[in-house]
Formats: sequence, C-alpha cells, structure tokens
Amino acid sequence: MRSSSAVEGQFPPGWNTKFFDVTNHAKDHLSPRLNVVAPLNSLRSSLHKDPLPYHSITTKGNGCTPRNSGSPRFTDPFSQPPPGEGSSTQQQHPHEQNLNTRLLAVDSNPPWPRISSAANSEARKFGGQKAKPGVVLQKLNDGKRGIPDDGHRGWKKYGNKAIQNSNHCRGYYKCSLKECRAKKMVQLTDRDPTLFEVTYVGKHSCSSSTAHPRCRHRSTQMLSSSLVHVGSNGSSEGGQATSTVTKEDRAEDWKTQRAAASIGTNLVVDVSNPIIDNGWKGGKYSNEHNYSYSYFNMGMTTSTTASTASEEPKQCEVGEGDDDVDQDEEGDVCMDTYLHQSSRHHQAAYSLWHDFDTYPTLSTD
DNA sequence: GGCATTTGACCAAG
DNA sequence: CTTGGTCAAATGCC
Repeated sequence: MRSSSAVEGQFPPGWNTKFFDVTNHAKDHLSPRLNVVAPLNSLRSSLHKDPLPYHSITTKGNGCTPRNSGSPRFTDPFSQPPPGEGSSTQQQHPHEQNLNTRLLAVDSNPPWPRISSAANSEARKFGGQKAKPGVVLQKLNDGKRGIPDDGHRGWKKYGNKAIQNSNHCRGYYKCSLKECRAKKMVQLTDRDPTLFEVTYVGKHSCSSSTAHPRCRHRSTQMLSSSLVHVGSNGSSEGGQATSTVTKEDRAEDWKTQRAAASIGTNLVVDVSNPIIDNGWKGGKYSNEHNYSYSYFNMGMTTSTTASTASEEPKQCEVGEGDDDVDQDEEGDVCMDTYLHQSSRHHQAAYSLWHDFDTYPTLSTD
C-alpha cells in the first residue's frame, strides 16, 4: 500500500500521491518515468561540454525561468484569456476559470524540513513566531507556460537555486511591494513537469484596496475555492478543486505532461508506455569547469554518495527489488539520471527513464 | 529609462 | 563543509 491519501485518484497510475511524505521519505518517492528512445548519444556528448546555456535548459520546461524568454512576466488572465480555454471539458469554479493553474493540494503544516527551516529562519529574522508556510501543489493547465498564476499580481523573482535531490530549480519570489513581506518559493515537482510545489511564506500586507495596484490579489476567493486541504493523516479536509476532473482528463493531462518533460529537441520520449518504476535513479555532478561531480542516489531509501569520481556513467543492471541501490562490480552506483550543473543557481536534469533491457552502454572511451 | 530576470557571490544554519 | 536562502550587479526586453 503506497498511500491512502484522499487526493489519490487525481493522479495517473503509478504516482505516489502521499505528497507530503515523499520529500523526507525517499522510499516512497516514486517518480514518473519516461521512455527515452534515442537521446543517449547526444546526452553523452553534452556531458562533456560546457554546461548548457541557461535558456537552452529552461525553455524546455524544467521550471527555471528562461533568460531571454521575452520577459516571462505574469500574464493577466483577465485581459488575455488563453485560446481554447473555453473548450476545456473540465468543470471549473467560475472564479477559477481564468487562472492558468489548477491547485491540487495544500498542506498548511507539512512535515518538510527544507521548507520549514527557511520559513522559520525568515520568521526569526522578523522576530515572529515559528512560521507555518503553506505548501500548495499547483498545476499548469494545458498549454500554459511559466509558473502557476495564483492570483497575485506583484511577485518579483529574486533568486533561483538548484535543490539537492531535485531535478528542478527552486524559484524565489517576493511581493514587489517593498514593505510587503510575502514570499513564495516555486519548484517543479520531479514527478510531473507541470506540477509545482508552491510554498507561501508570510502574509501580504499590501492587499488592501489602498495598496499599490501591482500588489493586489485579484481574488482570494478563487484560490480558496480550488484548494484541497490534505491533513497530516492524508485525509481530505474540504475543497473540491479537482473533484470534477474526469479520469479521461487526467489521462490526457498525464500524456501532455510527460511529453513536456523531454528536455531538448534531441530527446525522443515515448509517452505511450505506462510508467514502471524500476527502482532507483542516480545523478551526477561535474567537477570540471567550475562545476562539481559527484554521484548520488536520488529518490531511494538511502542518500549515500556512492562515488565522487569524475567518470562516465556506466551501464548497470537493475533488479526488481524496490529498495536496493544497485551497484556494478566496481561498486559504482549506476545512474539513469544526469544532473548538469553549472552553478548552484541552475541545473538541468536529464531524466532518462528507460527500459533497462534496451539501455545502451555508456562506457568510457 | 524603467522594470524584471538572471546569476555569481555571500551568508546562516545544520 | 554542505545546502538553502538572499542580495545585487549585469543583462535583456518593452
């Protein structure tokens, strides 16, 4: 039994829907897998070049804002309704229709040290009490880009950071009004390239009618109307954001999401094959040219660094076991995910979900 | 020129 | 020492 969350059923088969446990319990971290048909040669060569240009990474949907994306500012969904929006089969709350986001779940007090430490640090800085940041899962609706629109106009991005054991950068936003301390952190989930974890820290002090126009919420109601609250026991506590989304909708979403997960035009992704989590995945950092290499284990029970050698990834045999970290004869951890990091602020992740029977050898020359 | 993002550097916490 | 969070100069777009 992987989970019994009330949000189960909103996600494709194979997903771990126990969202607020997976960060700390990698054993439950079942990620969607993409079948990569023929990207390995190009990938292999890319690993030995300079880090990819930022825009070449980020325009392919790993969650990092493109450098030259033509001002990836927040669009105003009221003034620019997206084409095709009205044809959606999903029944949305009237207030929700103009958002580019579906909110899937929220936890006002998740067991999540990474987030809470940041929030608490922030709280201490201002002499406040222990913070309880709200963590919201927000999903971009089909065809949308950028980050989810949460109804607030004035988020200003002030940072971007690669996060350990995550394939995606975390973006840091704060209210553009100086005196307002509201912040949020936005990060793509590994399991779904259109699903964002949005952590809200602090409250807006600028949302009154007298506040600067850029710092006004368009509607708080449209947000609250679409939340699904997930308690610590995983039970639902109201909200009906996705209750009207049909299975067919989810299936279609899922295909779109997986298609969007391909990074770079040289990746060919088979999105028709169902996800099978074969076990573990690993990562690699480079230590050449100002970035550092290390193998590490991602998403499994241990977080042990297996090797720090700057060497090629190797083919490995992966068994059926759920919990074993597979190693080859030399004891090197094998990998099927490549992290490419040129600074701690941006990294690209090449997740190569594959059929192990056809996995080409990646050997040193 | 103004504004928003990018990104290297810095800092604090663990 | 590692990692997450923040700052601020550089950069790009309108």
